[in-house]
Amino acid sequence: MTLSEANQDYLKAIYKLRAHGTVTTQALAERLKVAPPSATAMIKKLAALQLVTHTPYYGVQLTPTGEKIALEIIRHHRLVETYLTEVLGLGWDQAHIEAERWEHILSEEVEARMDAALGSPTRDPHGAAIPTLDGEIAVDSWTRLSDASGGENLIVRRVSDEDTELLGHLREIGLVPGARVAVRRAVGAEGTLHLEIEGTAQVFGIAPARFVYVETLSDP
Amino acid sequence: MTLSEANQDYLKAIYKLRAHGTVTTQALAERLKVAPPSATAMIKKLAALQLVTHTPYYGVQLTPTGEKIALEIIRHHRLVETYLTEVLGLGWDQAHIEAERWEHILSEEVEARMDAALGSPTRDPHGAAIPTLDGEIAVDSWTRLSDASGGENLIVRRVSDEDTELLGHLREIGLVPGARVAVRRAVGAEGTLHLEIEGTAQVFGIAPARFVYVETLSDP
DNA sequence: TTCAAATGTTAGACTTAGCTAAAATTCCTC
DNA sequence: GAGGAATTTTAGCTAAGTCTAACATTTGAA
Repeated sequence: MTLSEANQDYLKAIYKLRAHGTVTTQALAERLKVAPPSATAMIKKLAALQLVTHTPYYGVQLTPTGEKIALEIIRHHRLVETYLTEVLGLGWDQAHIEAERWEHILSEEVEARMDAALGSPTRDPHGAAIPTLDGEIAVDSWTRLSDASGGENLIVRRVSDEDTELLGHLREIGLVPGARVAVRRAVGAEGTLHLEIEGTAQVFGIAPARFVYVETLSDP
Repeated sequence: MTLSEANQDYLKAIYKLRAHGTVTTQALAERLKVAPPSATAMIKKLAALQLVTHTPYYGVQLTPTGEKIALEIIRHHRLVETYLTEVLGLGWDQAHIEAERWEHILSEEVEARMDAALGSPTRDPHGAAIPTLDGEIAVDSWTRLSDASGGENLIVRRVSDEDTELLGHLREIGLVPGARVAVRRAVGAEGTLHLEIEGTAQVFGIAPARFVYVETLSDP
C-alpha cells in the first residue's frame, strides 16, 4: 500500500493531535491549513483504508495500522532533522522545514544509513523521542515550563517543533534540551515568567513556555 | 515560479533527449512512461510557461530558461547521487533511484552543504558532469565503447545511468570510470566485444556498450 | 504520387486533493 | 428545552496530471 503525501500528512497530524484519543475535524483542518470540508473528505478516504475510524460529528481516531504508519513518518522526520543538524550543520528551523519534505521520500535503505551514521539516536535535536523501526516510542512525563509556579530549578528536556519561528527564538535565548533554568518568578495566565537560563536572566511569555518541556530538579 | 515535479521531470527528459535540438512527443512519452497525449498536454503547459517552444507535429525544444531549470534539476540529481554513494555508501543503482525523488525536494541550502561536504565535485559516480550552480555543464567528447573496432586501449570515462539494471551489472564487471580496457576483438552490429577489463577477459554485448563512454589511449 | 502506417493532437473521462456555499448536526446558553 | 452559534458534512466546482478513443497530420513505400 503506497500512501500519498497528503495521506501521510493527515495521519501524522492526527497522531500529533490525538491527546484525548479523538481528533476533531476542525483541529485537523487548522493544523494542515486546509478548509474543514477537505479534512472531512480525507478522513473518509483514510477510514476506507482502515487507517482511521470515524464517528461522524464526533471525530477521528487512528487504528493500530494508522498509528504505525504515523510513527514511521515521524521517525523519518526526526531522523532527518537530526541528520541535517548534526551532519550537515543546518539550523533547527531550517532542518525542520526540510524534514517536512524529506519524511515522505526517505527510503528504508537511506533511513538505515542515516540512523547508523548518527549512532541510532533516540532523541532529535529538540529532544523529541525518535520512534524505533518497529514503531515503539518513548513516553515522556515532563511538565511544561508554562506550568512553573516560581522558585523551581529545572532542566529543559524538549522544545516543541510545531512553531518554526519560535524554534529559532528558543535556540537563540538558550532554551534548548539540557539547559538549566531557574524560575525566579511566575505570573498568572496572561503573564510572564522571569527565568535564569544558564545563569542569564530572561523574561519569557507564558504562551511560548507551553512549548518547552522540563524536568524538575528541585521544587520551590 | 514553482514548478511541479511533473513539470520538472518533463524538462529534464527533454534536456536529455535533445541530441538533435528537437524532441518528439513519442520519445518524451516513452522516456517518462506516459501515454503520448499526456506528453502533448504537458508540452502545451510548458510552452505557456515559456520553458519550451513547441511546433505542433514537429517537436519541442527547451528555451534558455527551460534549459537552465533542467540543469538545476540535473545538478541536484547528480549531487545527491554522489552524496549517497560517497557519504552514505549506497550502491550506484540504489543511489540513482533515490536521486530521482530527492532531486525535486533538495533546497539550495542543503545542496550547498552537500556540495561542500563533497568538495564541490565536478563528476558524479558514473562520470557524468555535474552542472555548476549557474547552469554551466562540461561538454564531453568521448566515444562509445560500442564504436570500438578492436585493438584499442581505452579508459572508461562515463557510464550512462539511464538503465538502472545495466548500471549494477557494469559495476560488477568493473566497467566503471577510470577502468582501463583493451579491446581484443570487435564483431559487427549484432555482435559482441571481447574485452580485457583491468586485465580480466570479458565478453560484452554491443548493445550495452553503447552506454559506456571511453577515452582512447592508443588506437589499433 | 498515392495511400496506409506511424506519429501527434483533440476530446472527453477519471483521480486526487483542494475550495465555497449550503445543509445537517451538535453544543451551549438562557 | 428551545433556539442560535459552532461545528461537521454534503454538494458541486476547480486544477493538475493521467488515460483511452477518435481525429489530424506527416512519412514512407509501392
